[in-house]
Amino acid sequence: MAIKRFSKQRELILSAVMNTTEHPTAEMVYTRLKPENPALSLGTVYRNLNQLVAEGSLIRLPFTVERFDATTAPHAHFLCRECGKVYDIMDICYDPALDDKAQLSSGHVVKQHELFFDGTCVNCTEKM
Amino acid sequence: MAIKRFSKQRELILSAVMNTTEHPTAEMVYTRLKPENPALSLGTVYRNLNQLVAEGSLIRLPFTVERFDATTAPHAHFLCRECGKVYDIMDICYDPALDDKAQLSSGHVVKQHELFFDGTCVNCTEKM
DNA sequence: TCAGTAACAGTAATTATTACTGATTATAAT
DNA sequence: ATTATAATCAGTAATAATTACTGTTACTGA
Ligand SMILES: [Mn+2]
Ligand SMILES: [Mn+2]
Ligand SMILES: [Zn+2]
Ligand SMILES: [Zn+2]
Repeated sequence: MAIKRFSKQRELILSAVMNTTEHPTAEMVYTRLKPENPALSLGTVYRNLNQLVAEGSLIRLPFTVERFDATTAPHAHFLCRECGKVYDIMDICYDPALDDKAQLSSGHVVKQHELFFDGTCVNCTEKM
Repeated sequence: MAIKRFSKQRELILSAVMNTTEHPTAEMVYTRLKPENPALSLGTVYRNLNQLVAEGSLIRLPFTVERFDATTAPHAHFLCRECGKVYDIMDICYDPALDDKAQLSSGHVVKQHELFFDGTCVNCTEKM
């Protein structure tokens, strides 16, 4: 529904997610943008992140606190249990055969999958 | 730390998760048990679910609302975007080679991974 | 130029989860 | 058995994440 108008804030929010690799939360986006955009509201960040996901410009990563990603092509992720950082795993390419296999064996209509690794990241490993 | 004592409530909560396939949230466990255990408190459910995860009797699935699973061996899951139900995908077996590959290419210490499918479940498909 | 409405900032409300508090109760040593 | 200790409880308050509401601002198209 609802025709979408241009919005300075939405542009800001989208580019903030596009210009980082940290898979930010709504709060992180807000904190990043607030100093240079003092009028920006946290509600606006949430609202626009949801719109950007709805239109396909971002994806939503279902960690227990939601994170957002401007790399909309399917790819794997790694969560460091020590520091909480989220990294892309680029060298494991998306395998559509898994979706077919899951669909065949379960009977559900499988649209896609996400692959989440976890452990301890390089940074945290060095600090030990 | 703290020595663990027997607790009727913890037994209840563990068996509730063990006797269902629905990967319940804390709230679902509470709602299920409350009628026959009117004195049960929601805080008790949260506290014991966390303990049971800590001791390895349950696993925690990091959806945006946390879910719990008594099948602690690694296995894949399917989320229906229509009805929100979570199903096990049993016929895609856990592939430890993926962890090795991710670790080699990223440099992170990879402990494990989770594979989340999503789409529309059989039940919801039939209703269309 | 102005009526209609998308989007905004600010704030209230809702949900999910954890922390606190004083009362119970499992356990183990008397 | 009695009692001492502290784990656990129920109930509730607090915190954190997210969404909804409200009055105002600012595009847009007739
Ligand atoms: Mn990513
Ligand atoms: Mn499962
Ligand atoms: Zn780390
Ligand atoms: Zn369904």
